[in-house]
Amino acid sequence: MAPNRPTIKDVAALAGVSKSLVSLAMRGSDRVSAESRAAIIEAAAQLGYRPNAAARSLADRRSHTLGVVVLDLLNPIYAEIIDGVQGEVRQHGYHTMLVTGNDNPVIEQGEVEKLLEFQVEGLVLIGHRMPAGSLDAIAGDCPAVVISRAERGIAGLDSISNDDVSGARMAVDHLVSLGHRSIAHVTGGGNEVALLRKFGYEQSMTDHGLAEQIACYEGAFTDEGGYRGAAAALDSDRGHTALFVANDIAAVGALAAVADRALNVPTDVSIVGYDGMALASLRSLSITTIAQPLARIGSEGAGLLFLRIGDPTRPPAHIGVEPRLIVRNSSGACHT
Amino acid sequence: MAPNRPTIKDVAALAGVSKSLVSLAMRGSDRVSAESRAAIIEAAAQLGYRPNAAARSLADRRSHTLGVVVLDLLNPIYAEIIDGVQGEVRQHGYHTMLVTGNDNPVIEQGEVEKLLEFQVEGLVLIGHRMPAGSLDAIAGDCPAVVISRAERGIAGLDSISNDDVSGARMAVDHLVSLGHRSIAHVTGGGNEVALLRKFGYEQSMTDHGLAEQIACYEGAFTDEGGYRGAAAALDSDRGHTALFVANDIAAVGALAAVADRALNVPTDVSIVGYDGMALASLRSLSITTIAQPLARIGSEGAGLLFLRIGDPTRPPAHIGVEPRLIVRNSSGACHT
DNA sequence: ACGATTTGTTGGAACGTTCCAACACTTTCG
DNA sequence: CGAAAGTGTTGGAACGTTCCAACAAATCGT
Repeated sequence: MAPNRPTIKDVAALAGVSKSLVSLAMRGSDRVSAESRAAIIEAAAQLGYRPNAAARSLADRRSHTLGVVVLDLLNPIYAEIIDGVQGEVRQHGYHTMLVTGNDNPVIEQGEVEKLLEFQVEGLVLIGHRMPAGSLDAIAGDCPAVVISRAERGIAGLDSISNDDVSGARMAVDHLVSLGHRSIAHVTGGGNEVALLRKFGYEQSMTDHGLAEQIACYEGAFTDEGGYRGAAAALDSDRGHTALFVANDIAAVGALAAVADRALNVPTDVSIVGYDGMALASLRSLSITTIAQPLARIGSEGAGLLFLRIGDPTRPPAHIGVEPRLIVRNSSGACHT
Repeated sequence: MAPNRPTIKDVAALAGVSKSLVSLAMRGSDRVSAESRAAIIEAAAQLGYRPNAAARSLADRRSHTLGVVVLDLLNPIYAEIIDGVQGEVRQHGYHTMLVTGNDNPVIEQGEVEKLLEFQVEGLVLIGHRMPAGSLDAIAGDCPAVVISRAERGIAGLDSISNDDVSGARMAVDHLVSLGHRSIAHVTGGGNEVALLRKFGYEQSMTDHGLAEQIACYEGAFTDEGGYRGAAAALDSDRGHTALFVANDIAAVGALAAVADRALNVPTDVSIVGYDGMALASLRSLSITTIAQPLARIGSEGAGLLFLRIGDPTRPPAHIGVEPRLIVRNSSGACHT
C-alpha cells in the first residue's frame, strides 16, 4: 500500500546516521551509543520500518528457518507433534515453513525442493513417504530429522520415534493383568509401524504363555479398518474377550463393531488402542490406549535437528521414546 | 555439506554462457536457443544447482509466498480448511508459510510480524484472535483475508465464512420435520459464532410457532461443555426430545451425557451437531450435523486473497457459504 | 604527555538473483 | 539493396541487508 516500504537507508537518513549503524542497532548490538540507538528506534517506529528477511538471509547466508514436511495435516497425531516442534523451534529463535505432502510422494518431493530453494537450514520430516534413495540425497544436502519413524545409518539423518514393540507389549500386559487370555489383535496393515506393533503383541503373548491364543485379524489405521478387523474377530468362534487394536482411530471403529453386535465394552469385550490422540479421551469414547508422548517427540526431534545443525558431521542418532499406558473405560476385568 | 552451493554463475561458467542467459533459461524463456538451453540444463544438473529463493525474492521484489496464520492446529476443522487453502495456493504457483498462534494473541502478533518480514504477499488468517485495531493495521500493510469469521468494512480485508444463522435454522428444521417440538439448544459460549448459531435456533423455533419451547443451556465448543449443557437439558423437567448442540465436539460430549442417563440416541433423544468435521462421521459416533464445506471455504478464501493481490484497491468483500445438513444416526423420529 | 586501547561510527564490498539497455547477427521485404 | 525487425546474448546496475577494514574521538596506563 505504502508507495514503497522503508528500508534501512531511509531509517538511517531520518536518524542522521549511517545504514551500518542502523543495522547494528536493529540487532541490538551494545556498541551503539544510547543517543544513536534512541534516534534510530524513533526513526524506525516513525517510518514503520520492518527488516527484509530475504535481504538478511542473502547477506548472512542463514535463513534462520526450518522446513517442516508433514504427511497429512488431517491426522490429529501429526498436529500434536507439530505443536511440539514449533515450540522448540521458537525457543531457538528460528522460524518454520510448514508444508504438506498430501499423502502424495510427488507433491512431497516438490515441496521439499521448494523448501531447499528457500535455503532452510534444516528439515523435519513427519511421517514421510520418501523412497530411501531421495531421503539419502536430501540428508546429504541439508541436515534433517525423521519423526515417528526409525531410520538408521543414513549419514546426516537423525530420527526419533516411540518404541512400538514395547508399547504393544504394554497393551497385552495390561489386558493379561485384567485376567484376559483370549486376546486378539486387529492389525494396522502392512506398514512398518503396524508390523512392529503386531510383533510386540505376538512376543508378549508368547511371554505370557499364551502363544496358542495368538489371533490376528486384518485391519488398517482407519475407522473402517478397525471395524472390519474387529468384526472378523467377534464373529470368529474363538471367544475373544479383548482386542488390542493397532491405533486409536481403528479402535473407534472397533467400538462400533462391538456395539453392532449388542455387546458391551468393557463388560463383554475390552479394547485397547494405540497413539494417545486427544480424541480417544472424549468421554463417549474413553478408549484405553498406549499413548505416545507426541509433543515431546516433536520437541526432541527438533532438538536433534539443532544439534546436527550445530555439528553437521555428528554420527546419525536415533532416539526411542517410551509410550505409556492410559487406562480408560474401554478395558476392564475379564468376566468369563 | 558441499563446500559451497553452486550459484547461477557457476552454471554459466560451466555451460560457457553468461549468467543472464542462465537466468532466462531457468525461468523457461523462449528467447534462448535450443543449444544454449541444453548446455545450461546439463550444467545445472551436473552441479546440482538450485536457485536461491532469497536472492530471487530480493531481486524481483516478490516472494511468491503467502502467510497462513491458524489459531490452533489441533482443531480438526482448521486442518481441513488449511488443506483447501494449500490446494488453491499451489495452483497459483505460490508457496505457503504456515504458523500457529497457539491460541495466544501475543504469539500470534509476533508470528504475523515475522511473516511480514519475510515479505509474504498476502496473509490468510484462520480463526484469529487479533484485536480489531491490529487487524486494521495489518490489512493496511498487506492484503489479507479472514477465514471462518465475518469481518466487514475493513479496508483491504476480505472474509469468508459459513452462514451460521442459516445453518442453525437447518438443524431446527430437520428436527421439526422429524416431529420434535421440545428442542433444546446447548450453546457454544459467548463467542460470535456461538451467538449466531443461537440466534438462528431462536429464529427458527419462533418461525415454527415453537417460541415457548425455546430453551438454551450453557455449554462450550468442547467435549466437556457439551456434556455439561446436555446434562442440564436432560435433567430439566421440560422433556426435551432433541438437542441442537453448538458444534460437533460438544455434540460428542452430549452423547456421553445421554448415555450416562441410560437413554438412547436417537430413540429417546435426537442430537444434531455443527461443523461437519470428519470425526463426526465415525461409525460409533455417527452424528447428524450441519456441515460447513471446509475445504471449499479454504480454497475460496485463498481465491479472494489472490483477487486482492491482483487489485489491492478493490472494495472489501465477504463471502457467505451455505452449510448443508448431513443426516446420520444421532437423529430420528420423535416418539412421544 | 604520549602511545595503546577502547568506543562509536562509517563507506564500500559482498550475497545471488532479475532486469535493462545495448549489442552483434540474421532475416524480412518494399 | 538498405532500412527495419527479429533473434540470441551480454555486462552491469539494482534489490536490502550484513560484514569488514578503517577511522576519529575519548580514555587509559605509566
